Amino acid sequence: MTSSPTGPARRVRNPRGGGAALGQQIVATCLDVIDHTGVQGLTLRGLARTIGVSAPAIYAHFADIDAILLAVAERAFADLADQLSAASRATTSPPVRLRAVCQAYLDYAEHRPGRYQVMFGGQWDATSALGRGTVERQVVDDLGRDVLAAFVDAIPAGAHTTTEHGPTPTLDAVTTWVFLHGYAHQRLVSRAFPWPPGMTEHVLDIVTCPFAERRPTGFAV
Amino acid sequence: MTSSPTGPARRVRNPRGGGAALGQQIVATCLDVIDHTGVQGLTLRGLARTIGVSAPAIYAHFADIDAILLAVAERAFADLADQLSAASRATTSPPVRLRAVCQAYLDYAEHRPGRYQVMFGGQWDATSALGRGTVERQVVDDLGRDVLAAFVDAIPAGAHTTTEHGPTPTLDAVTTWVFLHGYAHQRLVSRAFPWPPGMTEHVLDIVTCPFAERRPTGFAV
DNA sequence: TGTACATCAGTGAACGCGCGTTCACTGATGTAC
DNA sequence: TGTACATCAGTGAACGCGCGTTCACTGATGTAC
Repeated sequence: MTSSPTGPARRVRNPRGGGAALGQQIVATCLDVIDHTGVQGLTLRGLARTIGVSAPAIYAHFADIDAILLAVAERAFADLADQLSAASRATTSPPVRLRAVCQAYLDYAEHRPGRYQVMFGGQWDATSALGRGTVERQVVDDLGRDVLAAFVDAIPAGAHTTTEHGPTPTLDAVTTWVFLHGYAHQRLVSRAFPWPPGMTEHVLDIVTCPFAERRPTGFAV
Repeated sequence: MTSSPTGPARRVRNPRGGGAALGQQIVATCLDVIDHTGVQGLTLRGLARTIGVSAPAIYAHFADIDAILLAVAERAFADLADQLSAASRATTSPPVRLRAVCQAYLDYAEHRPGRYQVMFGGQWDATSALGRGTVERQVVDDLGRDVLAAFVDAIPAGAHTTTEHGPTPTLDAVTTWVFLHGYAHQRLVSRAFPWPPGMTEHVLDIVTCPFAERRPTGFAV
């Protein structure tokens, strides 16, 4: 064996001109770390250790941990929007489609708990990072836009709640989203809670109910 | 003037035998700090500074910051349960009662954002504190019991969802709670989000709808 | 083809900071005799 | 009534730790001449 037998496996440095790869690796590793151990204990030094790089090496790619988390959030929101679109495309029947999109949302939260907490859990505040000028406003404002759009698309146009100002697709989409969020979030947060059996199906029933073909009474504002 | 003119106002130490008052003061100050600046930056030393006491003085009353937060959570859960009961007692008509309880829940989250995050926001994990033996299991298990009970009580008995196993008061209460939580939590977390006008009323409409007197179709599982 | 130089992708040591936690102590107040 | 002692409610200094951030540097690789 010609390789050194001592110490842990060393990271091989990127070839000349390929330094940008570390930027990608930082984001990818951060997504990984977050899903396994949460955002709580995330530190720049710890992240560098996990990657196998010295802490100052991070600064060539990101100004601070908030800039990393913004990139993480962008990736995560794009992923989730993709999952929702895929679920939507996989079915043609409008009532089934909304349910499939909702199910995909719950699945994402369950399987990617860490990034879900970054996106919706209040574990990271994009707007507070804005203050230090290290992240861009436009990027922050666009976070979540596509996810909300997926809900708007999934709700049958004819089934919108009607108020004195007409149908309200955004209101309906936001309501559906926050209700799903409540369940998804609380399942992540209160793992020890004795969740009633059949809860997920019941949540999907109630959340899709206002937009079912046979419209129940009482949903007009 | 006989009092010292220099330095900030000093805290007067408790009289002999009244040392327990500091324990109360720690919890009260912690509730205050949390609602003003969140749990994120809460530290034992910072808390001691706010109270006007040296850091070691805390240890006479609490083993660590988790023990303080458990006491904080107990107080907060009791407060919320009281608010919900009060809202329930203030009205006699069952359909109005549920709506009043839901409204009280949303009000609590809005006015006590910090403690709401400790209770339901995943900013503090009671079960992870259990591992270090510094907090008691029974106390942790009882957290939130009375709040859930308030929702169970507020839902008209005749209006429960019926499954093959009969009516499901707990399932209905938990569903109502998580939906409200989704809205309450996301309003705290996404303060910059363009919330549609009339959102709160709409949320209350949808959440109470399954238990309205004229029961809509489609809610059976 | 050789060589001096520039660039690139990082490293290692050092800084100051606030944190949790410990330890010996202080000064006021009550109590036994 | 006086005094020695015990207790109480804390304090102040110190510890080791991991953090973010800076700085000068290193060694490999490409490039101009």
